[in-house]
Amino acid sequence: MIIALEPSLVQRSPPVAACVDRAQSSDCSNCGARALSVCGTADISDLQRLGELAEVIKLKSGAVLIREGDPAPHVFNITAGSLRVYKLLPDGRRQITGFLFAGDFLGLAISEFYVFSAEAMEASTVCRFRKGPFSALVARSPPLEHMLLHRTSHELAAAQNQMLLLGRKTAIERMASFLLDLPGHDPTRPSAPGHVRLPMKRAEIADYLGLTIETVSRVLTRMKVKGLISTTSPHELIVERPERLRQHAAGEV
Amino acid sequence: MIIALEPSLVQRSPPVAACVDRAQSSDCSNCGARALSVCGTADISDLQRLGELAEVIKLKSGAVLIREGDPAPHVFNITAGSLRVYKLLPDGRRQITGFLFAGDFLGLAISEFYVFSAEAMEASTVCRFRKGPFSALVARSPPLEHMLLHRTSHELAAAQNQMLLLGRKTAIERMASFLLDLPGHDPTRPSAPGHVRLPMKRAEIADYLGLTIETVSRVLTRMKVKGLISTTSPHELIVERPERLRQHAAGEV
DNA sequence: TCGGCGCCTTGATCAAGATCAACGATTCAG
DNA sequence: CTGAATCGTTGATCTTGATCAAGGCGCCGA
Repeated sequence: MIIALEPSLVQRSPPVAACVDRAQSSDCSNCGARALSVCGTADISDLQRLGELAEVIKLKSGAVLIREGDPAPHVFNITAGSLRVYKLLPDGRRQITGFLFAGDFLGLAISEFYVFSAEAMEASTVCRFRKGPFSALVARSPPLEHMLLHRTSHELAAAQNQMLLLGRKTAIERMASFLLDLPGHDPTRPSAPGHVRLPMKRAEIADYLGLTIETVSRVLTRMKVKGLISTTSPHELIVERPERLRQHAAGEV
Repeated sequence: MIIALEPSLVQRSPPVAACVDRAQSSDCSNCGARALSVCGTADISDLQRLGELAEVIKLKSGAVLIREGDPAPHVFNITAGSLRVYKLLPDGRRQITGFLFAGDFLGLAISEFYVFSAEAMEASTVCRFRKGPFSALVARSPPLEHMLLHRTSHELAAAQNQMLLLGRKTAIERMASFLLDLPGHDPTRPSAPGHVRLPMKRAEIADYLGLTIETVSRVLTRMKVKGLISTTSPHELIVERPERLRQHAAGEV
């Protein structure tokens, strides 16, 4: 039941400040626009104000951006790279609650303290906002607030799916669901249907699916034996029987 | 792994319409005010408009309000009673993702189809809104939208806690967390500290915690033996060692 | 009052997945 | 290029919680 501690946790990786590379308020119309594009109503003046509030932070791979329990003065928006969000138990058991990518927001929950931790999975960039000014701006910009509500309710729906997975699915069903949720085909190789890249390690998959690394490995092997998938490397696989995989994910025997 | 089907599921309980008791648009400043009170900014004109949009629906205990997969034309607000929200797998395995009470909203996720089911746990009343007019009103009322975002992000935080519970906690830790999340003392008997009412049956606790009814029963017995709790009836218990229970819930050995 | 049905509890056994252990493969620093 | 560390796979065994089974209790209607 004990999960091996990640190096970043054991050696109390450097506090955020050490990873911060304070840049000038860069032009936020890129990331802001990407964020707002969801609902199609980008308001230029809002974006400029967002830009004025933003502080650009660059994170090395593995850097801890947020530590659960710390005071929570900031809200973040990812502009490049990817983060893992997780919660820990005192003995090191870890549950990864999600993977976030460019455009996603973090830390919206109105609480005085962060209720989860977040680390960069690769070299990443985030925009940091003080909560006060950020919420003031949001309060003045209905489209912004609308976009946040839209995104948050989608995240909630995803969380409910994950609860079903964690509470009621078998190991193979969990893995099948996970594989199908990953971006189906590599954007750099759009001509390779069924090719899936597994950018994360086994420990991360395990902690996301509520399993152990051994079970993750065994399930992948079982899937290969069954002909559901084939692998070219530990981090690259091909879905051979998408339909069968979908059935497993849905819990249909 | 197969969960016994609830009667309501087996006998395809009557569609919502059968349970609907269309009332006049009643005065919504009560429920509306309760909902908005969270952020303290109740706008009377918004509430009146809400009232004009609302359709009051009365549900008998066990009635199905929402069935996953059905077209989703409505948003709901609970005004009395309580609902369970859940997802099913084809073979009947059920994961209850939450219990909702007066003031809570349902069906906000912008999707053409409901992504979960919802049933009344007792005789309940909800206000029903067509999504179109409802979102139009919300778009015109920043405080309303703000309130929804606030609530939704809190629900998301709760969902992340539940993911930790389902993915990484032991049976006793799950039950301890659950007992501590319940309203600590009965409002009708405020003088009874540690008294907890368990309004739901074992099957619902089990499906909420990702366990079986037998395990729920055994864990409660173990807790009694350990002196953590004592029971007066299957649906009423007393927390005898809140501190020890809290340690279990937190996963501290 | 009796009988039946849900609901809860308890016991015996089983199995999925965890744990413990060993070893190859890959990566990366020097 | 080389060696250490990390990562992934596989095997043996164990444990937790699921499954199968039986019986008790309480509630409700006749």
